[in-house]
Amino acid sequence: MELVEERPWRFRIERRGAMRVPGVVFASRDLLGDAEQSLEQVVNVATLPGIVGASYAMPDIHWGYGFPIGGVAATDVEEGGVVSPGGVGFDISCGVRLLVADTDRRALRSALPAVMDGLDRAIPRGAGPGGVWRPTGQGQLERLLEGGSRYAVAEGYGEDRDLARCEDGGAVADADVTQVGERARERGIGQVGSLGSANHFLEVQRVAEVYDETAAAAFGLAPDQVCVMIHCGSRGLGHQICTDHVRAMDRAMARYGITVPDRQLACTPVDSPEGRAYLGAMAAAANYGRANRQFLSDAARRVFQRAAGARLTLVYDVSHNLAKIETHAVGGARRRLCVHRKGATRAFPPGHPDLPEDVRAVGQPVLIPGTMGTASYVLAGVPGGDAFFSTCHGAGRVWSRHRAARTVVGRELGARLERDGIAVRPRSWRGLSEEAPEAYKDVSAVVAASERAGLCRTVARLVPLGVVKG
DNA sequence: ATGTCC
Repeated sequence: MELVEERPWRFRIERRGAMRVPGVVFASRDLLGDAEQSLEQVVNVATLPGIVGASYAMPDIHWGYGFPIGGVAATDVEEGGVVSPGGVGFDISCGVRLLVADTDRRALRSALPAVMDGLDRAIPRGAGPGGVWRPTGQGQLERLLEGGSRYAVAEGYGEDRDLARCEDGGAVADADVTQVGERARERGIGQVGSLGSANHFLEVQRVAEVYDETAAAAFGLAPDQVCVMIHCGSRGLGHQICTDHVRAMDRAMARYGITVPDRQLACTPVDSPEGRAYLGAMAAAANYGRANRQFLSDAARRVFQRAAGARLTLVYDVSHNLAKIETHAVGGARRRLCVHRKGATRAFPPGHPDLPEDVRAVGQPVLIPGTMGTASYVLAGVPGGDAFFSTCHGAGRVWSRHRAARTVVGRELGARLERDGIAVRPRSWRGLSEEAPEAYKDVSAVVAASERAGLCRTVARLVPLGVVKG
């Protein structure tokens, strides 16, 4: 793959063949390493009908289903632009929520083991069913799919202020529960309020370093303050919705005269029955993911209150797997675009009207989950943010799960983390080994590349004190 | 990511 270095941290893949736009990759050659397969996916995405600007890739790009993870693609709705479930991924609305405690590391030290034991009991995780919320009446799942975090708060699992600090106020509009299949509902009903497995986690962290005091203060972050980060998605419900709608689009594509270089890029126009059906179901899954994080926040709050007498306040909740209809400037005109972000985080600039008033002046909080034993980051959106105001989403996997499990012994990793002062509460040792830090890129390098590429700025680094994993 | 293959 020929990459032309336009400027440091920004590479271009020139248009050729069926590409409608060029590819743009924000990274260094070091970070890209052996990314040949995922760069081929960047090229494939550039062929989608209606795509505008470029097929973008973030510094944490790696191979995914159809689209690369770390990919951003926007299509023009009025110009026949398509929506593709592969551009969102199987874990619809996977995202991150950060809460801050009214205590610092010193004050929490003696209570930390009790907090971790409490979280160990209170946080459902791992594959399969189990969640903190159980429906007790008719139509509750439907109301949750329409209301997201708002529904959870209305049911008593949070406070109104939480909603002001959620992307979209806690719920995506236009969820269409009639497009959520029976099987998706069956899988979803028993998993509300659960982490799931793989790289999903709940961590107790501390603010290790503040890089931007103004933004950190606006977000409510101070050095050594204790935080809780929750990284999870829409579990089996989102997975089933993706499966169902990929199949429907794969069948329907030919009727719209659409051909794609990879069947995993199945898509139809946004403005088509299949496109609207997917977006309606996707919005429902997005709300499920948000409600999921809201219910888990409530569970964590109860543990912190009981075990440490500490209160948790929401900083922000943002997804990194979603397609959204947004208005952006394209070639000097305002256009309605379907922006696919898959393993990429929305990063609205300072002053954006959709941001909560109390953080608007400094830009959107962007939450980047790192890997166990390393660090996570809080970033902020910047003016003129490229790629439709998007940035990275995490470290980015470099070893397969299989290779990680083969190379790393879970118990040894657990002991290593404990020696480094990180309390670990895994559900399985195998699961822990698959998520070993060495299986990922260096999250600090990914964040630095994103900042230098002009996509965001770094606000604070968080390091783990305790890890709860599936 | 995922009742890690209907």
